[in-house]
Amino acid sequence: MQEFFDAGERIGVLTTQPLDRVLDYRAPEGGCFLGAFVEVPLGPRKVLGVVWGPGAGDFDASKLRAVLRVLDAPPMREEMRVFLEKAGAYTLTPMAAMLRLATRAPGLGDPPSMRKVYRLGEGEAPRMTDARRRVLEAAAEMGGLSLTLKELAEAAGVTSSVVKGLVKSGAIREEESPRDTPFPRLDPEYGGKDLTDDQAGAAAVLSEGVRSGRYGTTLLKGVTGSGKTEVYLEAVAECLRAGRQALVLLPEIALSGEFLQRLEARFGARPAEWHSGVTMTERRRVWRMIGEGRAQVVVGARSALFLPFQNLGLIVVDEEHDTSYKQEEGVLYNARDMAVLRASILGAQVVLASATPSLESWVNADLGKYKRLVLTSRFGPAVMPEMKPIDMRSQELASNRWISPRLATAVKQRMERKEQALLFINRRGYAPVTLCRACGMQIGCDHCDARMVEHRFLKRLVCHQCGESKPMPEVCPSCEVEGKLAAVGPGVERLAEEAQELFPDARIAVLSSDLYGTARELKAHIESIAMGGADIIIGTQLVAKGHNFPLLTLVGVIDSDLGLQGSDLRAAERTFQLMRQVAGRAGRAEKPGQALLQTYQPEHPVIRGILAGDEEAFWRAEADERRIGGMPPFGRLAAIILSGTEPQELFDIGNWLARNDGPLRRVDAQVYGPAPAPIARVRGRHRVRMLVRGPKEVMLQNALTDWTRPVKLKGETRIAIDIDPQSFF
DNA sequence: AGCACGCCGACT
DNA sequence: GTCGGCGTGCTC
Repeated sequence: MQEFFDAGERIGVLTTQPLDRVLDYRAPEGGCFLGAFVEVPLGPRKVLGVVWGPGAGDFDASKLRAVLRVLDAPPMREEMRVFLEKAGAYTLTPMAAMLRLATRAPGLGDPPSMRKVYRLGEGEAPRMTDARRRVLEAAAEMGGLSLTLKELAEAAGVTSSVVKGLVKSGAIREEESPRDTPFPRLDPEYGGKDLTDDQAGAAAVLSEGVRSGRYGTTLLKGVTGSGKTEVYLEAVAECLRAGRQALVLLPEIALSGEFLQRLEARFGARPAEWHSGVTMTERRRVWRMIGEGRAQVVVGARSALFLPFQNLGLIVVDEEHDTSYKQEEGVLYNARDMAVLRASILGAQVVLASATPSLESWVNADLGKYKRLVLTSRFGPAVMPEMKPIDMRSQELASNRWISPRLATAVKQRMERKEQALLFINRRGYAPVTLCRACGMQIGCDHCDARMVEHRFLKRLVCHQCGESKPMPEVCPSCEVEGKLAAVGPGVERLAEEAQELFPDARIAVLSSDLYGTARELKAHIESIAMGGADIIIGTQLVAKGHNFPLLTLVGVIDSDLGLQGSDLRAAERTFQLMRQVAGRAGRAEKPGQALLQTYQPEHPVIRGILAGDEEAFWRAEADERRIGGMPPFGRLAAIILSGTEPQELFDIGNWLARNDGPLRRVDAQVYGPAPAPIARVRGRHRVRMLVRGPKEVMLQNALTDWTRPVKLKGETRIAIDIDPQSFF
């Protein structure tokens, strides 16, 4: 493939505008490289694009326009272009949208931004004061290194005007320097920990893979506290030694300062971060430095997968089973699968780490597609907690009470022993339903087909679907009768209330994602709780995400049955993972732990699987069920989501598709639906779903494209195709 | 995505 | 007469 195009040559440019094809342009003055980031004219506008190849030549040469300028960034590598094309073809996403994922950095086209920095100069200060001396000392300590005005003033303990004064006399030199500074080098030999034999063995296997310089995926399974992180950080270290870059993907919510501190402790400096909380200036710096190879390790959320790495050697997908890896809006992709795709293209290693792997990964390991490493032993004497069911059918419980006498007794014991207890309920807010006892109406969201959830801390009703909220009404919005609104069912807030009544002396802490403004606040709160700042922790699934509570010895799961019912085939798997993780919180230090699962269905296979701790048996049973049903990973699924303002129109399109399913039948795929989506209306838009299931052997993409092509959409109506949907209905 | 063009109904 | 609704087509 030609790598460079001379000025005036016809080239193909992919733009971020939603035109689903590559447009021809003339190469600019001075020519351009294949993959170059460019600005091109499109109609009256200037748009961002990437030189995708030679021009197709089917456009009138006299109408060709020239590339306006080549941006100051290393060209997109071939590996990345191939990745975007394959990922786009797999997820049926237009290339323009794929390119947008890969250019999500502000100020891409801007020249390098500069700022003023200060260091020791040649001149002498006319009058040496105490404050001036401190500044010169601080500057001298930095050697030749420069600091910003604020940094230098802070280091010297003076105000910035003192520094400014020294600049005038030349004692301090002021210079321009690029704002986007390289990340500090990470040292693979800095803070290696002693590993157990088990861990060292696993680390050696991963390191071997990294050294091979070839593609490979390894499932790293280990219970909470088995040292998974230490093990895969050895692979990161090996990657650094090989001079290649590494990416650690985490579910957004698990991106904590605690994790970054662990990396700093291991490598002597902080890696680059990439997630929704990163500021625009920092984003720009990370994007550029990664592209220049001056950031070695990135810790990020799923979108970090689209960063312009120059030499990526390893991708770690931590908590690989986490459902938040699946992007559910806009471009629908699963970051875990896309990580494997990108790595396979560039010859890199993937580590999928989890205590409770997804069934897909488990099966892939079974089939030999992935290597499998299992860490069995935990640090120190702690083991997986003892797990027992509480059969709720035999427990006396007053109405609007959810803590059974048996669980209450167990909590009391922990309090007497000065240990912590965790009560887990996966529902935010006070009560999931607000009902009028006069007319029977349930308060719903005006824009969604979802019930509004009372949040008593906020004194508001909140829609968990669209985020809309309104003050808690005094009278029923329907029949206008006063004082008849009743809270039905438990949420974390209500459980906290009940716990406070049962244990008046207990210090109770509630952990729910909606109670904290910032990640920093949340982290500080969790830390103070972990240090013993509470006797009883009431939490949603937030607590399952990898935080350490050394004093915690009891986990009570309030409603183990939630999520078992319904037609979602992944419900069992998800319940299993969540319960195991929550239970895994108990007894992580020296003290043995216990987990009590309140359930009305102690005989349910999932509950029994959790209790028996026999994961292999659980996975095998789940896998068998999926195999029989032709469900993933033994079959292929795609969901079609029709959305728009007129439900009837959506059903008409759906029914037409269901009748005209020739393209699907040709690949032995079946279509189910149309049916209203689980939440049939979101933000005022109606949604209708269809499901397509096909055999493993054929890709569904082409059939889906042929099948939906005849549909002509008008107005606000949209059709989205979700390959490998998370929720089956 | 934007933006222009163009074809119909409801007003100054 | 003309203002403006949005359906259709184009952007190299």
